[in-house]
Amino acid sequence: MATDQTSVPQNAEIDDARPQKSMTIGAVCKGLAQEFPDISISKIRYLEDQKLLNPRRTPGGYRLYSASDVVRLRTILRLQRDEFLPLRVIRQELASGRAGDPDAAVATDGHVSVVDKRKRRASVSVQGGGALYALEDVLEETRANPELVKELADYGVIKGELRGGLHYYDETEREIIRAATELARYGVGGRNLRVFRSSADREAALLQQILAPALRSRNPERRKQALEALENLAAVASHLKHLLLIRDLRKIAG
Amino acid sequence: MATDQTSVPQNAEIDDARPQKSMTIGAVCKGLAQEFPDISISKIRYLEDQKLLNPRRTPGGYRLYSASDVVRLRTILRLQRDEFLPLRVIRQELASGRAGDPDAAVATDGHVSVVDKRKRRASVSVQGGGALYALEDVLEETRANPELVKELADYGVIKGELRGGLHYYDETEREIIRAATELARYGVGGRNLRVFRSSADREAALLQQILAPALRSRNPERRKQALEALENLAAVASHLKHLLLIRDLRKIAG
DNA sequence: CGCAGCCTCAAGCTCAGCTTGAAGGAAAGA
DNA sequence: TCTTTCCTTCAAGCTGAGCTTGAGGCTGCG
Repeated sequence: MATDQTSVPQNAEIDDARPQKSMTIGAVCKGLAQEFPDISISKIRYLEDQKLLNPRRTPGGYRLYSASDVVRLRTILRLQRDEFLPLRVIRQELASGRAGDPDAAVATDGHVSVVDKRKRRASVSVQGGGALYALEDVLEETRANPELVKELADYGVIKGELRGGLHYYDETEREIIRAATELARYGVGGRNLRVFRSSADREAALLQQILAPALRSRNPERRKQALEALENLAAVASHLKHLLLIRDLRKIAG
Repeated sequence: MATDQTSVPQNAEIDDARPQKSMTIGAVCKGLAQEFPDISISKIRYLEDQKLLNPRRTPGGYRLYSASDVVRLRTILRLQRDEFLPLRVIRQELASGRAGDPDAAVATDGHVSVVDKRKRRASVSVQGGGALYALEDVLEETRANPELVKELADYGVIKGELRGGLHYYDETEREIIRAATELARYGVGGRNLRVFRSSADREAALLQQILAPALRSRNPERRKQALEALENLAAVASHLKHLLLIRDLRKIAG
């Protein structure tokens, strides 16, 4: 986590990812058969049916798995085999971004991008990385609907950074887009997200107010402590919000 | 739970009012029903059948559970509920002596954040179990300031359930209190939490609106699916909120 | 004695997590 | 173009885990 993004290793990843070789379900299955002997095509399809995967499709309807799809699948299988988690729980771990997969890339067949391991942590840290992604890359990776992204921008949920006439997004914004895409699948439209945005704004203001003195401090030690406190506060606050939401939803659920 | 686990009674909740040497299966069942609402006599017998328990017997064949049998049973139930372990694995864990008390991680006073020690999974489910805890137990376990709890109640952040003149709280509310306590350490007072509460309310309303038709459905299958969707939506929505907060805080942090 | 509480054993039930099969379209090579 | 192989959906079925239920009977205690 402390390892800060020192500029350029990103470039290699981005350029490399260009050709985006995606695989059919059969190829994915073969590739994983080493590590997971009881994998099967039908099982992979079943996982998709259970909303754990969502690969692209060819015009003809064939599933096409990107590298990150495969990483996700591997994570699922590991959680199932090693942690004994039921699919229902795995789905939530993934949805909530918690499936960090700390020691990935162990597999002998390689192919696991370093960035994939970083992104979860990075997205969740206040002291964020500076890596930027072009809109087109973000769209490709998140498979988000461009219109949704436009909506998000319109409503101020994401902003991007303007550089040379193009919008660039950092990891957090990319993850926001990903989450919004997921919500959209359930029928939560972009404009609904204003609700989320405004409450986040209010909470940020609250935390800022509390830590303002320390953050403005010219003493670097003090500032560092304040930043850490901010991280911690953010985490706890988010947890609290989640709990509150759950409580409300329970009432709804009956 | 208590930080100083020397030779104190195992659990202050229930069985320390019961100095008895051993209990019958019915008594054990009743005693655990608070923490584990879905316990049953037949289930306890089933666990024995599966070689997870092995209580003494009376000459007439009645099962007699010692205090340590009850502890063991509680451990089993916790591993099942919170860690999602299958019985086969629980049996091995127990056999290999690794029956550990999960709350041992509390350690050094003060520096462990709620988020760090919160059980990575477990218990933040919309369709939660109905276990209830008396205020006094909650205070003991969370080490929360009673005034803070009162404030939380005043501001509608928690409500509790009134039973026989006493307030009882479920797990979610207990965790809310825990999180609020953590925030209080940073100077976030109870009344500030109204901000969180109101946004949670709005979001819950949003999700309800979206799923209302399915939730009202008389088709149980459809209702079940809606509940599942609600779980997932909650997870994704919370993740999204976290991301939004992080993004805002980054700006603040500079 | 009476009656609640417990016993065993067998059968059954539900649900997760797949598998199988039928009917057919898509992609790739000869 | 034709053939083969791979892929698609959908419905039905299977297997094992984790209990529940019921029948028939014994235990323990006031």
